[in-house]
Amino acid sequence: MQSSGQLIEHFRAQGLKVTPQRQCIFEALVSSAGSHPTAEAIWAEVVRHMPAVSLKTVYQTLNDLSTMGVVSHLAIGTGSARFDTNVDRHQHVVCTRCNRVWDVYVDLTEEWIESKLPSQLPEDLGGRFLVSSSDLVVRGLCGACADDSSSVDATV
Amino acid sequence: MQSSGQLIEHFRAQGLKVTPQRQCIFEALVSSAGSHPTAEAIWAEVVRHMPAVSLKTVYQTLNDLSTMGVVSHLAIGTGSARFDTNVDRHQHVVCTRCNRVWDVYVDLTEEWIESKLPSQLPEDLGGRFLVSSSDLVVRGLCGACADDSSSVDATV
DNA sequence: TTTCTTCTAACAATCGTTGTCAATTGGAAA
DNA sequence: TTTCCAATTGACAACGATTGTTAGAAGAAA
Repeated sequence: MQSSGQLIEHFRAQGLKVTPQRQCIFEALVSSAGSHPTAEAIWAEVVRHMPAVSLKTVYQTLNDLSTMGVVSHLAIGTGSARFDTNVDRHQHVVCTRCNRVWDVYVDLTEEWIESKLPSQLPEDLGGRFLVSSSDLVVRGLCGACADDSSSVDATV
Repeated sequence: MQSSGQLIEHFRAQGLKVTPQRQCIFEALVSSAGSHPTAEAIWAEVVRHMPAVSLKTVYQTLNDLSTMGVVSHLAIGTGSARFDTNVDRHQHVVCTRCNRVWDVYVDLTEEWIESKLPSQLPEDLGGRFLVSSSDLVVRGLCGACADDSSSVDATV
């Protein structure tokens, strides 16, 4: 994750304006690094400092950052998209109870995956496929939720 | 994938009624096996035979099947959910140009993944995570689209 | 057939996200 | 510093995908 100052440079370099709203969004992003926030979560944080900022502006800025490759856009199952300030090659672990997300580094290279494909793809592809990205999402129950689950289940 | 008759049995076994609408949805599912249809695609097929069936009924039936574990519900990036009649452990390859989806069998066992996690998960999980499922989505360009891409790009 | 329960279809609502557009504002050039 | 214009903003509504609500229709069991 970059600092807020680096994000400002990125925007300037693209000829985009650095408005107070955007700076506030940058701050919210930097302070939430690692938590994989939704656009709405970022917005909630931004609004604490600038109540007039619209959710649309947050989406727009996050999409701009995503286009620049500075944050990545996660589609983890259903629900809102989440934004990840970690743009290194990595995978995600999602707890299906508390919905928290963690980054993990499983040794899954693009080349390894690509080497597995040709023999399996149907003929109309000529057995060829040019891999550009791959997402591994591991779902399950985190330790904390596993500890809670018996009591939670009992009280429901 | 099961036959239409097997789906009927599943429904009966759950105490659910087997209506003409549902039978028609089963037929559409069976005939589309392998194409990872969206709910709307199924609906389009169903409506050819029974114009009065609503999209809601299709969603409901697909969700019922999904709950029974007879079809699986794919969240492949943005856009509509897709339903997969293949419920064996497998992964997906998606062409980002034509949006087609293929099943592949990459040797990625749950145990292998789980063995990679403990050392990476933060302390508040106690380093524990109980994996229940994992989805690998590989994105890129299929052979057919790679062949087309130059001419397509040229004409746009 | 009767009765009971489930299912259907129309409709509207919901959620997450994006388009429209007039008014505002950043920031480079003068 | 002032000026100017393109970029940005926020209010609002629209959008696509999916689900809730409802009254009426149609299965299934007796």
